[in-house]
Order: sequence, then C-alpha cells, then structure tokens
Amino acid sequence: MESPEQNTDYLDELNKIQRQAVTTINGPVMVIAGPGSGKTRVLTYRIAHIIKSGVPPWQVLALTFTNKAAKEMKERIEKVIGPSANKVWAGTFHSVFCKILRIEAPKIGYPNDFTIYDTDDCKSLVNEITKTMGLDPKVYINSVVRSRISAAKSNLISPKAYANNEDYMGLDTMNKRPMIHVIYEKYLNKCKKAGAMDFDDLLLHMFRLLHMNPDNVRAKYQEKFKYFLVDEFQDTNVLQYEILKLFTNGASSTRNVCIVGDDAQSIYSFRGATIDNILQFGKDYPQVKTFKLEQNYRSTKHIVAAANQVISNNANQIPKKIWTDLEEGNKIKLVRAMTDVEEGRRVASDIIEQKNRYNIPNTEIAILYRTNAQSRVFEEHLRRQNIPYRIYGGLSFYQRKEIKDVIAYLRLSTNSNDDEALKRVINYPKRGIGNSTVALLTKQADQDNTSMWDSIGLINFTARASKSMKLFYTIVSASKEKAQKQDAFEAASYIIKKSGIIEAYKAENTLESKGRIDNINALIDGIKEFTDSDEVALGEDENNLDRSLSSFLQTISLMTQADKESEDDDHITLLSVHAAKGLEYRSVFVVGLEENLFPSFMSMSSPQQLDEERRLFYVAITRAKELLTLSCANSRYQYGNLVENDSSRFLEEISEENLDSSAFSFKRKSFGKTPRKVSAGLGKARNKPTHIAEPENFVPSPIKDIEVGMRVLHKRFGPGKILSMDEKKKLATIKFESVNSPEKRILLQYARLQILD
DNA sequence: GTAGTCACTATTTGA
DNA sequence: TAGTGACTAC
Repeated sequence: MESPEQNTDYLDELNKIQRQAVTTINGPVMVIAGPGSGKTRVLTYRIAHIIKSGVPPWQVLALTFTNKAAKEMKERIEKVIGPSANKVWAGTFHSVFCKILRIEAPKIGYPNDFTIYDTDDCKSLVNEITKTMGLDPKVYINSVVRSRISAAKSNLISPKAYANNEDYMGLDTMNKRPMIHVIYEKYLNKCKKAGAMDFDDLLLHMFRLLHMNPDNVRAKYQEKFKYFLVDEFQDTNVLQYEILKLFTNGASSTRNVCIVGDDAQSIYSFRGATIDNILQFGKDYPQVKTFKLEQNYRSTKHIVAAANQVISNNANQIPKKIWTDLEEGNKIKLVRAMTDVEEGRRVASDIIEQKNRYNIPNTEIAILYRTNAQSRVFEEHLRRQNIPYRIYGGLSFYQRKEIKDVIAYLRLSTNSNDDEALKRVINYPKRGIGNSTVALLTKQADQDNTSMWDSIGLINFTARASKSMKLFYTIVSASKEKAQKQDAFEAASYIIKKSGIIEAYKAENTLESKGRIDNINALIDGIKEFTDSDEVALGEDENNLDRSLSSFLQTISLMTQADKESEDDDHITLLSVHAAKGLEYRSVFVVGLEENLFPSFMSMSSPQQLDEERRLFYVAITRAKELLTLSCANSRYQYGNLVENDSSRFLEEISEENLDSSAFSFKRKSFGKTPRKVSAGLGKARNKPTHIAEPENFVPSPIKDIEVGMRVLHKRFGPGKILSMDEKKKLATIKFESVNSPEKRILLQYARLQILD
C-alpha cells in the first residue's frame, strides 16, 4: 500500500479550478463540467487523491451510468495509484446496487440468487398480466404500460400511491387505461414470486433496503463508504438521488459527496432524469462547494463559439461560459444536399477528402444522427467508397436467441422460480410440452400464487405431457444441483450439455445453426474467462471471489454490446447523438439537420422538449475536436414517403463568422410546420431489392406442370431446384440457390412458382 | 410447427 | 418503406 506522502505529480496536470475540485475531498462538492473540460480527469484524480490521503480504496464509491465510463475511470485510477485501484467501488448504479443486493436481498424478502429480468422478460410478463386480466392489448399497449410502471418506480410511487395519485390516474383515465395501477401491483407481485428484479427494481429495492433499514443495514453501508462520487449527475432520476441521500445523509455519514454533471448536457429527461436534482443538491447540502470547469481542452475556437451560441438560446441554465485556449481551427462546414441520398454521397466523399488532406485516421471520424434509421444511406455510400465503418446500437450478443435460450437454462438452474426463463425453455428443444400444458401450469401457479416450477408437481397432466414434464423436471433438477455446488464454468458446461440445445442446432445443420453453435461456444468461453478472472464480482468479503453461476448471470445482465467493443479496429463510427455522449473525435459529421428530424417532430409541442433537443445538438457539436461538418437535405424519404423539410433552426443559431463562407447561407421559410409530403411510393428504385427474382418477368406456372427435379423461380427466394413433392402436389421441398438456408418446404397452393427450364 | 399474409406503426436508450 | 406480431391454414 502506498504511503500518503507519495508524489502528487498528477496535480500538476490540472488547472487551478480542476485542482481545487480534486483536492477539496471533504464535504459536499458540486462540479459543473462543460464539455471537454477534463471531467473524467478530475473524477479519477480526485479518487486517486482521496486514496493518497490515506483513505482505504474500498471506502470510495463512484457511480456512473455506463459500464464503459466505469471501466475507463478504473483504468485511469490504476495508472495513478496502481493495482489497489480495483478495490475502489466504481461501477454503474445498477451494478453496484446489484452487488449489494446480492448480499442483502434476504433482508427484503428476496433470495441472494435473484434473477434480473431484461426488457424482453418484462414485456412478456406485462403481456401475461394484461391477458389474464382480459384487457385489450391495443388499449393497454405493452410499451406504454411498462413505461408507466417504470416512471412510477423512478419517482417512488407505489401501486397504492399510484391509485391515489391524481396526476397518474388522471392521465391514465384520460387515455382509457385506468387499470395500469392494478397491472403495476400484479407485476411487482409476480417479480417477487419469481425472485426477479427488473432494472428499475435494482434501484427501487436498494432504496427500500436503506429506507426500511432492516437490521440497521443503512448504518453498515454508511460506515463502509466514506467518499461518494456521482458522474453525469444531470441524468439521475428522483429514485437515484434519494438513494444517494440515504447513503450520505445519515448520522454516521461524513457526507463527503461529490457530484459531477452539466445541465447543458442533460438529454435523458424522456426516461425520467431530472435536472432539478442539480438544483436540489444545493438545498439538501447547503455547505456545498461548487466548481465550474469552463475551460475546454477538446475543441478549437470556432466549435466552442458555435456551441456557446447554440446553448444560449435555452431558458433556465446554470450560467457559465465555455472557452478554449486552442487555436481558431477550421470553420464549421455546412453541407446542404438536395436529397438524403446526396447527403450520404457528399458526406462519404468529404470523409475521403479529409482523410487525404488532414491525414485523419478512420477511428477519429464519426457520423452522428438523431435517429438510428438514418444510418442506412451512409452505410451504402461508405461501402461504395470502401470506407470501413461500424454502427453503434443494434442487437447485442446477449440478446441473440440462442444465447438467451442458454441463459434461460442457466437462470432456471440458479433460481427455479424464474417463470420467464421457464416459459422460454420448457419446450425448447422441443420435448412435447405444448401451449395447453403451459397454460395449465400458468393457471395453477396463478391460483396458488406460486411459481410455475413449484406448480409442476401439483397438476395431473395427461400421460404424454406428464412424461415430457418429468424429463424437463429431471434436467432442471440436476442442473440446479450443479449450479449450487460447482463454479460457473463447470456448472454451465454441464447444464448446456444437459439441455440438448447444441444437439438441436446440430440437427438443423444449416449455416445459421452453425453460427448459433459458435455463439454458444463463445458464451462458454466467456464463462470460463469469468471463472478464471480475478476481477469477478466482490462478495461479502472483498478477498473472497464469488465465482458462482448466479454471480455470473447477474454480472452479464448488466452488460451491453458497447462493453465488448474492440477499439483497435480501423473503422469510422456511425452512432446516434445520444450514444455519442462522452465520446470525442477529431472530425464529426452531424447529419440530418432539418426541422422535424433534428429537432424531432415529437418535441415540437413544448418548449422544454425543444430545449432538450437543443442540448442534444449541443452535445453533438461538442464531440468534435478539429473538424465539424453539419449537413441537411432538402428532401428525404421517411416511412416510404418523400418528405420536404426546412433546414434546422439550430443551424441559424450559429453565427456566420464561425461558418465556412464557401457554404451558402440558409434561408428558411418558417418553423414548426408539419413536413410536406411530396409524393408517395417513389422509393422503388432507391434500394436494391433484397430478392433475386424480377417481379416484372414473374409469371407463375400452373401447379400441374411442376415436377420433381425442375428448376423453378420463387418470388422471394429466387431460383431453386425441386427435390421432392408429395403425390397431391401440395407440398414441395425446394433447395434454393441464392439463400443461405438449405431446403425449404413450400406449399404450392400459396407460394406460386415459375418453371425456369 | 411453419410459411405466408395482414395490419400496424414509426425518437432518443442505459442497465 | 421496413420490421414486427398476430393470425391462419395446412
């Protein structure tokens, strides 16, 4: 362990205000950190400084929003203080609370091995509840119900409080959904029975634990953690802030809490974040010392000036002025294209030009858009120009079907009450447990108010179902035992083998199924890595590593795709503005700057929402270090229609002197108009057809002429050969040439084929 | 169980 | 337009 008087060279790397923010380690501190102001540096050096001053690392709790931010922070602390850095409790809100709940869950009526329900599980659960309640799924729209429940949780409103809350009930009644509070109550109940928590619950139950304070557990953690840091505080919701207060505000707490944030970069109010927390912090911690980091080390003068101009149009902000010492740099370039296709083409050719002229590597270039759907045109042109690219967002590894299936088995083995996992795999691989049997099970469990697993023994199934059920029961029982006794890798290997999933895919024997098997093997490798690693989740005792399967499952539930991103690849990056927060690139393209797109048409109705769009634009342009290009199109295809929009009002908020004079100035007619629909259905030539057949030439042949061995054309699958057919000429087995799947069974009556030769 | 059809919908997204 | 979920008919 380092001695306190060790060198503090790192302080020399900080400016005066940064240094104050780093060295004022006692008492409440608020750091308002503009973009590029060295926020992460302050945060990490502050932690290093705390530890250098003699505080044991495990007394420091640092909370972030993304795993990536947490990881980066840890790595940077390690550079300053060495390997003891990994004793710091640094992680996302969810992962840290998950760790604590894993130890304390029994105090609030949950098992240690609780499962974490992901979004799909929640969807399925809400579906089941609305169905059994006989509610119309068109009225009780799944996503709406879930977001209402989530909002209630994030604002600490219980089902009972919900039912008595005029605002919530008023809105629900107005939308003809007065039963949401009942769904909410059932939802909580079902999760409890299943020993499951959704993402919001990790926060909610953390709150309940500290609030209800069984066995005086609050004192334990107030005793344990002496120094608190919260990153991106502007993105916290009410619940998160209340938890922070419970941690820091008690009698035995020293209230050494530092929050870091930027009200101008708050872009998540749509999911419950509230800037009020920043304002409230000053009231709750009146002795707070505030530091404003206003010097920007990232961007050149033109970019910083533009950012200031844009954000000054917002009402209500903490006053500050971002400035930079860096050079003037290039002016901001505007690209005005006629169509979205032209926009894509010009951005791609500009990228080539920049790479040549300024020698910018691909990894230092990013295209930022408001909606993910915009990425397609850019992909096409980048591909055409042979520029390698990668898109952020999309299906993560853990969301793939085969991985979810395997994980469902693993989940069931550590917590057999996990109904969602059970429903997923009870008949996968197929073992003859059909819908009616599952329905029977659901009903019984509902009646007895138990889990489906516990109901299995109580039902008189038909002979066939009973046999299948016994098989399933044996598999899971054996798996449960392994999960108890062995480490994650050993248990998982056994369970996966026992489940028969790999055999099922092997039997399919297609390219696709081979890929799925590869993915399952990759998962097994991942589990091996987890078991061998010494960075596994900390148990009760920091030196005692928890290598159990349930620990593994809880860890991966909180991971996302971005977490396993390989950074050394040579590619440019395409991502939404939201996803770009916290990142920086030498050259940034912000595209689609049109009214109704950016700002989004969804945000036109209220000034508050428009301000959030403006903050989003502010975040977008401040990602750029040297080169910033803003582009818009006169017309673009949206939902299959050609739509004309004025260029974005945000462009007019940037002064001419910061803009490239070679670009022509903008004349817009008026804001706030709905998009003009120009024409419909002209999009035919835009995208290459995904199928091979030419629809124009397609003439289906009469069924009677079709024979085994013929080469035929299918409208969607293209040419193929008929391998076999039943006598009545109803069903044909066809091998298509162009499709990666081997044989398809086609009903001739419906599918229509054209004989080719 | 599966292929095909129909109707519907359409920000942003972390864990 | 494109993707999805529900439904249907074998």
